[in-house]
Amino acid sequence: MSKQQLASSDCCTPISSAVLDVEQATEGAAAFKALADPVRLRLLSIIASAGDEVCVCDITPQFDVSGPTISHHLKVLREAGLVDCERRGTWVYYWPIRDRMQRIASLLATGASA
Amino acid sequence: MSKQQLASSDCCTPISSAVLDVEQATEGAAAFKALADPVRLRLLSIIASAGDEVCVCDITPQFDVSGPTISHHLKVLREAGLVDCERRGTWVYYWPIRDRMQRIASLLATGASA
DNA sequence: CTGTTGTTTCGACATACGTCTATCTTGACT
DNA sequence: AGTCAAGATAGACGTATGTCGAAACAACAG
Repeated sequence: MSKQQLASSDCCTPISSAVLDVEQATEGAAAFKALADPVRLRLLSIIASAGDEVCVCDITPQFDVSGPTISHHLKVLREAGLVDCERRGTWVYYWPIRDRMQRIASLLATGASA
Repeated sequence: MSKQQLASSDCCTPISSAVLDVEQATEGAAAFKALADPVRLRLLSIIASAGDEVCVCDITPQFDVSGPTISHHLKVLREAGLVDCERRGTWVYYWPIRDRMQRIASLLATGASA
């Protein structure tokens, strides 16, 4: 836990200013894939809207899906480098990695006015 | 053709400043899903990097997948409101809808510094 | 040390998705 | 009309993904 997997090295080249090569596209698509589910998007929204961090025990009741399903989606967000977590006693707390969020957004944004 | 499907009405509320409700999350996830494929991301990159518009005949040779597959992915991008197209004679030309791109990006971006 | 609660992992299942080939549509040019 | 080329559509196939219940794991209480 508390380990980021994806490099996100060149995730900041906006797709409107230069054509992505296959590797960049694969990496970027993986990032967007993590966001491409309603449950995960709400999860990230809840975590990112919190001032600091959120306990899983406060998250799960807000959804209609089972605990294991929430856990699975949190893992996807973690592996995408969008959130990180830490266990403290019985509970596990999640917080957003805003730099990563910003970087993914800029993939789409920067060149959008060109 | 030349028809946009998705409303993208409230796609501008950044997920970091307010918790998305189920409907907003569903709509946002659908948008990200359109970007969650390497071929589509490269397609959008090619179309958005062009000054004006791009002919499909210039796009297809840049990929290793079949013509119908390219056509399918372009349709997904179209239905997501990210590109639009027009037939002129034998050829079909695509251009990006930058406003839509920007709006989706801002879902992720705005609150990312909070 | 045993029981309880919170969270993750495992295995299974149904559905969604990306890809292909074959076929259809549209327009241009004889 | 007849033919040809560019794209789109239809249907089929394999794989990936979201979901669940059951079980494992972690931390604490008695």
